[in-house]
Amino acid sequence: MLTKSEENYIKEIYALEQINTEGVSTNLIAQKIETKASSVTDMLKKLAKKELINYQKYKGVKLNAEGKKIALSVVRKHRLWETFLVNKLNFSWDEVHDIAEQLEHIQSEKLTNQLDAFLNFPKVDPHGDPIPDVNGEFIAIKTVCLNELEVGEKGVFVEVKNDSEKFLKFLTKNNITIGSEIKVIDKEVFDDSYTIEIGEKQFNISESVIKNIYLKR
Amino acid sequence: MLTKSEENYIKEIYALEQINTEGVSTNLIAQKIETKASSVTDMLKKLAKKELINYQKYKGVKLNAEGKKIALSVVRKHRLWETFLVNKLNFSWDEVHDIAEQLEHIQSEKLTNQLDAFLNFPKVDPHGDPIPDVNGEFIAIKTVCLNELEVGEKGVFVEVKNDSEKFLKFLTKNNITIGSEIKVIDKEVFDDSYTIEIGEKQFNISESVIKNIYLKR
DNA sequence: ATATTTTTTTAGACTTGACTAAAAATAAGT
DNA sequence: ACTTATTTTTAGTCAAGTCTAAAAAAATAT
Repeated sequence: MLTKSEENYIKEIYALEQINTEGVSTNLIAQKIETKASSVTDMLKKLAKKELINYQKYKGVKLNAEGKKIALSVVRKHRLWETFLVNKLNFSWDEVHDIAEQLEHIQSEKLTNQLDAFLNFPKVDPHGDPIPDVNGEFIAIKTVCLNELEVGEKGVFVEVKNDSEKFLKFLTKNNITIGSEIKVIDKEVFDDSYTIEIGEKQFNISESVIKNIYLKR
Repeated sequence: MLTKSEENYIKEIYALEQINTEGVSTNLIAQKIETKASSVTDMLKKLAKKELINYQKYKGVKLNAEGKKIALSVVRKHRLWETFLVNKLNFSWDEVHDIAEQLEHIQSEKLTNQLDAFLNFPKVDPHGDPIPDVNGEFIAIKTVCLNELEVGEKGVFVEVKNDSEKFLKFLTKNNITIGSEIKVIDKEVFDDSYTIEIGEKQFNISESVIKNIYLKR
C-alpha cells in the first residue's frame, strides 16, 4: 500500500509523461509538486525500490507497468469524484479540484467501482478529461489545442487542461464552457493573443488562456 | 488545521467521554487507538498546546469547547459518509466503517453540507447512531441497552454500539436488524446469556452481543 | 504506613517526507 | 575542448508520530 505522497508523485510523473513522452526530469517533478529537487530524488529512490518506476541517476524517470496502473487508478478516482461533486452535489467545475485531490487517495476498490456505477459509468469528467474504467482503459478523443486552429476555423470546446479555480472562473465569466463552439476570428502576432467568437460575441483572449483550451474540430 | 492523527485522538476522547463522563485516562485511549501509552502522552501534550483539551499530567483529559466542536464535526462526517455508502452506493452496514474512517478526514465544509442535503438531512446513520447537524446538534433518542430489559419485556432495536464487520455480519445472519422487535424470553444466570424472540424465532445470544444492542422501549 | 503494583510520563531512538548546503554529473557556450 | 552554467544527487538536519526502556507518580494491598 502506498502513501498519499507516493501516489502524488506517481500521478505527477504520469501526467508529465503524457506531455513529454521521454523520461521525466527531477526538476520538472519538483516544480509541479512544489517541492525541492532533492526531495524528489529521495522519493524516486523509494519508488524505484518499490519497483514502480525505471530510474537511473541523472537520466530521468519513467513509470513501469505497475506504476502506470497505480497512476491510472488515482486518476480514475480523481475524475470520478469530480464528476460526483458536480453532477450530484451541485458543485461548479471550478470548486472540485482540491476536494478531489483529497478523495483520490481513499482506498477501497469497491467504493470506486460503486461510485462509477452510481454515476452511470461516465466517460469524461467536468473538465472534459477522460475517465479510465476499472481496467485503466479510457477513450482518447482526438482534440486539438486552440492554438492549432487557423483564422476562420472553428471547433467545439471539449477539454480544459488547467483545473485551477482562477482559470475556470475566468472561463465561466466569459461564457467559455465545455460544448461552446469557438471560432478563431484573428491572431495577433504581437502578443500571440486571439480574437475568438462564441455565439454572437467576439473578444480577445491571451496566449496563456489559449493554450489550455482543447477542441474537437 | 489538524492532522488525521490529531482528529482521531479527538474523536476517540469524545467517544470515551460519552461513556466515562469523568476525565479520560491515557491507557484507555492507548487501548482504543491501538497505540502505546507513551504515544498518547505525546499527543495529549500537543493537543493541550493547541488548546483543544484540558490536560494535567497524571490527571486524565477532557475536551474543551473547541475540542468538542472538532469531535462532532468528525463524527458528523463519519456518519454522513456511512449513510451515503449504504443509501446511495448499495453497501451493507457491515462494510462501511473502515471506508468512513478515511472519508471523515476530508476537509471541506461545503462538501459535508452538500452531502448532508443530498442525503436529505438524515438524523441517524445505518447503525442507528445520531448524526450531528451543521451546528453539532443531534437528537438523542432515549435508548436502553438490551441487558436492562426484564424477562417478558420487549423493545425495538434502534442502535448498535459496535460497528465491527464481524459483529454486524453476525447480527445480519441472525436476522437481528435495526427495527426488529426483540422480546426477552429468558435470562441465564450462569453465563449472562439471553434467550430472545424476534418474529417467530427464539434463540440464545451471549453477553457480548447483548451489551451492544440498544432499544426503544 | 509501607511495600507492591499499576499507570503515566520522560528520554532517547526510528521512519517518513521534507529542507539546506555542498558536491558531482551533465549540458551549454565560446 | 574547456570553461561556465544548470541539473541532479548526496549529506546532514528537522518535525511528526511512533516505539522501547526506564523513571516517576498514583493506586492498591498487606
